[in-house]
Amino acid sequence: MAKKSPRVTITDVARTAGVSLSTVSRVMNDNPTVDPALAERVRGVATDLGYTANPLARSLVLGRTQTVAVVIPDLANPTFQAILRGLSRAADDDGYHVLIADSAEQVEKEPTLATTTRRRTDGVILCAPRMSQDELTAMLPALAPAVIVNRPPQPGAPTVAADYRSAMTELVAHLYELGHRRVAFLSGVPGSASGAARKTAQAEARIAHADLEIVEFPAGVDFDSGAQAAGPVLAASVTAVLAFNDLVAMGLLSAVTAQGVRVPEDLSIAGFDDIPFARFTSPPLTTAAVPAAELGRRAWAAMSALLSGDAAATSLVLTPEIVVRGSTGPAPAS
Amino acid sequence: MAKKSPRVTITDVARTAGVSLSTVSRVMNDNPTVDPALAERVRGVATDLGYTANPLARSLVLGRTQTVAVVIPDLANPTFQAILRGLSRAADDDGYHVLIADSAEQVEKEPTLATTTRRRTDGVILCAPRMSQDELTAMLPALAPAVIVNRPPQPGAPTVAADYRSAMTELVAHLYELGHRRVAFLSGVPGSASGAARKTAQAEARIAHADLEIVEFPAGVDFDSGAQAAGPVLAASVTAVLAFNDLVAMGLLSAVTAQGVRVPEDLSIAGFDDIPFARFTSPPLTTAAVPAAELGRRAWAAMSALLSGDAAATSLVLTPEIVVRGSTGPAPAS
DNA sequence: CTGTTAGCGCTTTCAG
DNA sequence: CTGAAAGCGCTAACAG
Repeated sequence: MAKKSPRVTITDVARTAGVSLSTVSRVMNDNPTVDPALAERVRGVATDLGYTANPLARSLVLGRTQTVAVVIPDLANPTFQAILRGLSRAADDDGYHVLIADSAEQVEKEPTLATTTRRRTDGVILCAPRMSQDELTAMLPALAPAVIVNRPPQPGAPTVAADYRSAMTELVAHLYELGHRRVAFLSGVPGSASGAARKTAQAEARIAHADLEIVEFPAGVDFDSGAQAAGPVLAASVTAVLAFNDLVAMGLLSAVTAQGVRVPEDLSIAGFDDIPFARFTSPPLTTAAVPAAELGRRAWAAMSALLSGDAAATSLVLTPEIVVRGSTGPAPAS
Repeated sequence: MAKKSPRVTITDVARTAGVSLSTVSRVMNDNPTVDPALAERVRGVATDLGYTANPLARSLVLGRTQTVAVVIPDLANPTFQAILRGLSRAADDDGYHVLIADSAEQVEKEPTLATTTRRRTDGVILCAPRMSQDELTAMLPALAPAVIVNRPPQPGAPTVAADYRSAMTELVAHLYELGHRRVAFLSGVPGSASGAARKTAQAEARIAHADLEIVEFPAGVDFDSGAQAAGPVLAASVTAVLAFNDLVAMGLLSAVTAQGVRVPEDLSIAGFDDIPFARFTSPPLTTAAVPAAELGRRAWAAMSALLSGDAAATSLVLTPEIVVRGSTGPAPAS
């Protein structure tokens, strides 16, 4: 009825029910030390008045907001979207809310975003933070409780990550078995822990196979970066390429195909992540299936544990499965 | 140094600076009525102590949280992801935070999600809400300020939407010109306003063209729904199909292709939305390009206006452009 | 079992 | 220009 809905407070309920604030508070919090009859009456008044406790006021006094923050490097990246989705739904199931902070690939914004969002929440989940190790360890205490996704185990915070290294090892082995000896790697942005893991795997592979050559091309993490890498890659006379991720692979695939290069007959291309659309390119992409939504779920589980206090700072690793599709094939006879 | 970081409060700053709370507060809020020298000293102490005002406490007294909530039907849907991204970045530019609420396609959760998140924020953006009109108008007052995305103009809340109807009109015209006279429509979930708009356009087209037939098949909104519709669609002897969205189109495309049907020679398929990967199917998808990120940006702009009080409840409509790619072609000579 | 009294950390009149 | 005091809406001892 009221034109300017004046929020009904606990005081209103108390007054119209003829009891004290504490009683109403107790009733609303299902405190059993209240006379059932009285409780019922108060509850009645509360619903009549449409009363719900102001979460802000509760948060202030209780010291918890029932909300966590998630810092994401790029909301346009399907993998991060999947992590966010898994996390958000899991948190929701436990009655928690999620505040998102998209740093839009600007590494320098990460620390600020993390700290400012942390202050309005009960904890923060850092997704594939690209900030330096020093920065990270420096700010971690101020963020606690925090959980970190896709970065190496870290003192001071539980970690949830995919094993990019072993997945890359398998991908390289796959190409090697197909006869590829000279392959390109489109390396993604610097500072990425998963990027480092990929390179480690490649270095190991080169040691294991003296006749294997891997030439690195700097490139970004998105479709356009892949497309732009087409020229250099084609000029490098490799028979296969490992793209930083599926987006890059798709960009490359699209660009080389436009130039008449046949995939995989002339050139094999492998992606990484297995984003939802990796199977729909033509040919469909060979890639490493990173269980992103599951990572998100696990990240929440870790945060939830931290929040409940039963927190042995765990460090969980999920292993991606290689999925071989049409974009990789035998090396062309040279 | 402290093991258990005891948050530094305004009182701490006041005490160690030898001034009153109010002075610190004034300084932190750049209130000019403070002696510059004093202000400088206080500021010094504040930084020394690493003080930042507790946003919760401020929110409680100020009555605003600097946060808005976004209710999304499905975080796995690329279109909603894009809306969220556009919105989130725009809000961030204005110093606002975003709380996400993914209803995971459960319409019945929408009202609760909206109301509960609203209480911890300054406003809520409803994304393509599927709840009934009555429910919507009933809860709108309690949500204000609210803005609604992808639903018809609404008293009580500004609206930002894509013109699904005109886009569908163009899509139908495109198919008609190609000679298609019997086409299928995979209709998506009930309750969707954009779905209704699509149907209106089709009804109008049938009136304009007596020889045009559009047969409707109930289907969902995701890839699998499209794939499952393959059987019925193929049995219906149509020459073209209008999918509810790109996801459905891709599912259908994938399934019929697997059965040896050639697209577009045997069957034309049109999607809707122009999600980022619509161009990478083979053949690439003809579709209507809904400017999702822009919708998100505009939604924030509307919310921002509401928040600043200068709010004529506008109703903005963006018109999708048809993009013709390889998945549609001339109707096969029968 | 219920009411009174302090705060949570901050902003804001209202006096000086 | 600065401080004292009230209060945002709620919870949690602490008394009855």
